[in-house]
Formats: sequence, C-alpha cells, structure tokens
Amino acid sequence: MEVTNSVKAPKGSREEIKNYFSDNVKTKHCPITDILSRLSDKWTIHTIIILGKSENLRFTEIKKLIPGISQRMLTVTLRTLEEDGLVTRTIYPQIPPRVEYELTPLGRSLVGQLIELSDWANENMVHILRSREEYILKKN
Amino acid sequence: MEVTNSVKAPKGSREEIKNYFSDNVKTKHCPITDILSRLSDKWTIHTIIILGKSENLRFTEIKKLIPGISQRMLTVTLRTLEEDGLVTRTIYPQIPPRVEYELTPLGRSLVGQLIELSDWANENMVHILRSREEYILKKN
DNA sequence: TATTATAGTTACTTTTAGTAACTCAAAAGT
DNA sequence: ACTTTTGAGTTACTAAAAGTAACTATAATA
Repeated sequence: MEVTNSVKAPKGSREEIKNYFSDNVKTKHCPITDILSRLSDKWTIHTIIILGKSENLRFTEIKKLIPGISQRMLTVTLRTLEEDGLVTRTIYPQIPPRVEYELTPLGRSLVGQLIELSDWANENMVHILRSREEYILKKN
Repeated sequence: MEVTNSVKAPKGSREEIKNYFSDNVKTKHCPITDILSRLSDKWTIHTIIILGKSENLRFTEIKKLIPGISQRMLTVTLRTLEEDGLVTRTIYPQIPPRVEYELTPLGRSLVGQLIELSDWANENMVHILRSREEYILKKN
C-alpha cells in the first residue's frame, strides 16, 4: 500500500498543493465543503445564531424571530442541524405540541466561528459590493 | 426618523435577538449569508485555497490542480471570485490565450478565515458523520 | 359547532448547479 | 494544404436543490 498523501512537501510547492487535493477533493470527503454547504442556505446561519443567543426556543418562537421563513423551511433547517448534531430537538407530548430546540456543545463551538466569519463579512461587505458594481460597469 | 436597531439591549434578551434580525435579515443584506452562499458551492473554497498557496496561476494550471472540475465550472467560479474582488484576472493577449489569476489582498485576508473554519470542520467532521448515521438509525 | 394553537406534511414551482459538446485563432506537424 | 493542438472559454441542455402555498392532526376554548 503506497502512501502518497500528507507527506511534508516544501511550502508553496506544486507538490504541496497536490497533496491538499489528494487529501480533500479526491478522497471525496472534504469536511469544509461539506460543512459550508450545510451552512450556506438562506436560513441555517440565522437559526444557529439565534439559538446561540438563547438557551432553548420553541418552533414558533424561532419562526417569529426569523422574518420571512416558512414552516417548511424552518423544519428542514432544524432537522438538518439536528441530523448533524448541532441542535437537539425535545418533544413534549402535549396537544398542541411543544417542541424545544437547543444548540449542542458542538453547535455552540461553531457559533464562535460563525461570528468571526460574520465579522469578516461585515467588515468587507462594502468592498465586495463596490467590486460587484464595478464589475457590472466593466462588462458594459 | 426613528432608530430602533443596533441599540444596546440586555445580553440574551429577546430584544437583542430581534435587533440582530432587524440589522441582518430584514434589511435584506446579511453579509454573512451573502458571502457564505458564494463560498459554499463545490469548487470555490478549493479554488481560493490553491490560489492562496501560489502567487498566481493560469486557468489550465488551476484546472489540473482541481480534479474533476469542468471548464465551465472553473470559469464560473473564477468569475464570481473576480466579481467579488477576491481574485484578479489578467489577460495576456496572445494566441493561444494566456490568463493569470491571483488573489487580491481581500482574497488573501479571507484565506485565513477559511483555514480556521477548515480546522474546525476537520476536527469535528467525525462527530458530525456519526451524528448523521445515528439520525438515520433513529428514523428506522 | 366553529375557531385557535402548535408543529408539522405534501405537492408543486422556481432557481441554481453541473455536464457534455462546441468555438476561436494561430502555430506546428505531416 | 490540411489536420491537429493549445488555452480559455461558450452554449445548450439536464439534474438537483431551494422555496412556496395549501393542507393536516389533535385537543381546548368560545
């Protein structure tokens, strides 16, 4: 069995770049792509952040806090978060039903990352928006 | 003109959460959602990271370094990055054409964030994958 | 008996991502 | 002279994902 990946290669070398891709793309399990793709829809990050600001919230409370989200989209979002172990879902068997959502420790550890990225996004959004405008002008 | 957003509210209070959403969701310009949605397709992050590892690269060099990417997808990815001001595109008017891509300072400042998030993703992927398996079992 | 509340589903439409095959213009091979 | 190669794309299409609107269940309440 030949080991070719993750071998130390000179920094910035073509070999080092190739190793990155052997490790990430070719093995077909690139965690960052996987995770970012889960975070980057229209509602997931908002949901994590509001859950991060509270201990626990009920379905309808969350829904009221996210203007514009539909019931289906909130369900889908929360289920995906639960599936990934970022959120717990606790059902109290009452009628009308009562379901509480809460971030897991794993979920809470991600909130920090999201806030950092959020800061970067907020700081640089102006440049990005200006860049997009210039790009449109350049095309015409 | 009434100012209701970004006013200091007690930490963890419902009011604080509402402010977050007034500022981000309702104003219809949430930078983090915007930016993450640009990053989270199948190729963008990889492209940024390999550009981060080099000074500059030609179209075909990048293509060779990302196994499986099609020409169209690489074009789309690079154009979006250019549009957002994360990458510069320099055309040398020759035949056959020669086009070089390079991260801008803005792009380079993002690479750091991506590596941090990448670390988090790598560290926690195991838990997430296990969680997904458990979730499937729970459903059956 | 009709209405409200909570937490969803189901069936559908729109949008986005991705693929495969084609283009252009010059240079080099045969 | 004609065919092939090269680099950097387009075009036209298909598959997949995201999102919407309308419906459901069950008990309590008016």
